[in-house]
Amino acid sequence: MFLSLRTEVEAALDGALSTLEFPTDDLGIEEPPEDVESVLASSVAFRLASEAGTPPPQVAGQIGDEIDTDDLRYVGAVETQGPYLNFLPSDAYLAETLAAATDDAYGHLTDREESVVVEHTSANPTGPVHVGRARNPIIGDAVANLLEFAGYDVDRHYYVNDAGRQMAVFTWAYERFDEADLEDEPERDRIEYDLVRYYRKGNAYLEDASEDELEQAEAEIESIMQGLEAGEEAAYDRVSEVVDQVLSGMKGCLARLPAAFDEFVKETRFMRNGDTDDLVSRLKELDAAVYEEDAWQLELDDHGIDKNLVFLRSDGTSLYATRDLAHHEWKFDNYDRAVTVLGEDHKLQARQLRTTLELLDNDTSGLEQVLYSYVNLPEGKMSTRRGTGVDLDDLLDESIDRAREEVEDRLEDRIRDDELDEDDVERIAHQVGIGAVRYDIVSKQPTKAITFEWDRALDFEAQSAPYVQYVHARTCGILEEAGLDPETDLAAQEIELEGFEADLLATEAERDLLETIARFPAVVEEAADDLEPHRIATYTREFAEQFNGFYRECPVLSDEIDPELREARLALVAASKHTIANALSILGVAAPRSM
RNA sequence: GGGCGCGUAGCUCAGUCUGGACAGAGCGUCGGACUUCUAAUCCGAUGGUCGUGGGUUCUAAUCCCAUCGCGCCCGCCA
Repeated sequence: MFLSLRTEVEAALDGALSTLEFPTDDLGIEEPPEDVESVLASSVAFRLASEAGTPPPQVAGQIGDEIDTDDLRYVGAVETQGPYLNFLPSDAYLAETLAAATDDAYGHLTDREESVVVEHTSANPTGPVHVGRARNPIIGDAVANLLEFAGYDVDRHYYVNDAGRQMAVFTWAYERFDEADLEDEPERDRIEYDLVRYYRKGNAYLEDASEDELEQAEAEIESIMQGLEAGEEAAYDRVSEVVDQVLSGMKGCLARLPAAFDEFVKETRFMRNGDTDDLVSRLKELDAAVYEEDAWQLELDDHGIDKNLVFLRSDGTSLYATRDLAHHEWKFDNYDRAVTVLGEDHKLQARQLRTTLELLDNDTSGLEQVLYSYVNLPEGKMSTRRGTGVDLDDLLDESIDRAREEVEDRLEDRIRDDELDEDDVERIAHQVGIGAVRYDIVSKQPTKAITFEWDRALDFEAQSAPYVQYVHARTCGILEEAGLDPETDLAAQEIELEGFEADLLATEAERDLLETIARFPAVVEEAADDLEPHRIATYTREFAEQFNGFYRECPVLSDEIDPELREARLALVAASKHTIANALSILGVAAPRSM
């Protein structure tokens, strides 16, 4: 409804300015500060003052007089406050918002008939997922949810780097060493924790090896890479044995978030189907292509990139970047847009990728990156190879444990007589524990650096997931108490919707809450346009504050409440429930019915 | 050295793209509110040279230039 109101305000303002023969290129529409009653405001009078030869407040008055609110549906009144024009909501605005938001799909935007592939995580299958890259699945999943919510047809892809040198090293190490060669026990009973030990052992061996040993090992590693390049089934099978096992374990970890994928796209796919060879020959034909020091490269200086892009090694094998080019052309063939969630350390590669795709005559306007900065430890970087870092599994376990303690501590103080059993405690511990980790990460701008500290990551205080989740639990509590099912559209239940009279919801708290609910679809649209899920998190916080204000001021089920008002307020609670549940679903944070 | 990003209250962050109404939250500190739809809540107080210096503008945290600090990148790795 906010979007409709904004359109209406734009049209009204445009009309008034035209009538007064003012320019209409900048309407100066903005959202007013919190203590101002209006939904939208305009500061256009500032800009017109010198042209009109009158002070801004008088210009604002003139414009305000030109707008007849009888012609407007959602604007109830136009008021001036000094130089500002304020647009106040009509009863219809509030009533229609309430009606729209009692639908459990509230906030979903209309289908855009546009497909988008969101590639995220794509961590090399070398071992357990650690916290250093945990931002990727959390942001990526939220971006995918957000786009889906905003009406796009979304596929989620994990691009599997199964053809790189790292995997050749891993495969060699897996075949070369036995359990007896390994010093440590697996840190956890899941396959990637078992196998990563071979990878670490292999890397350690290569570091300390004698010249002969090194030569022998390198020959073996090289043969695996050549085998892959030549499309040999045997080489592919050897690598796959490692990749598929490690990946299955990593999937298990990511599923805890939960982050799920429609497809795991292996880069070997683009070697086996000939796309990479084809691409290499096309690259060689480019003006920018040079053959230097036995390797084929692309000079991108003309495009503002100093670093050459090597696309064929001197030994004739392709590189990650080469295969990724084929991968992206495949994406362009199958999707309208391609969004990739990447660590900021891949920024230069992303530029090279885009530029090269353009040189190959691709339209890259649908290619977008979401960049985030890595999570580091106070003592430095996390590394799978060296085994430094905090495993995501451990972070989630710890968070769930702390959440469980919280739930148990609060059990005795509960006023509500809903007798949580052990399953409930466990359910809440998971919802809150995992939700807190996700919310903490998704609510910040991805470009901000994060240094991982346990206490900070596991802070359950306000402005974190439980604060927002609690609001959801409160809405459910009220609806259940009234005999309604929180999960279902209010329209489908035993309640008289015709009773919605917006003027029944007359208190400031009710109107503020309704106005906040009204903004939700606009927040979804803007966040989706800019690929910024953290805006949804900011919104959930604002929403929670508004709801808590309403909760404090406006009893719903009390005996003193008039039945009609009770129904209107119940509708408002249901609208709140759907709004916050849907906002949380975009963030991938669970919405508990009770906690 | 070059390129990119970040710098807002003691701490963690919104706000910056699209300049406007006294710069907002939370944590912390101090003081209050549970016979009431769940107090993981709420109310009040405290706290800010928006890194620094210039510029543009009626108006700058926001735009431009310079500068400092921190991070990332500058592999025939991924």
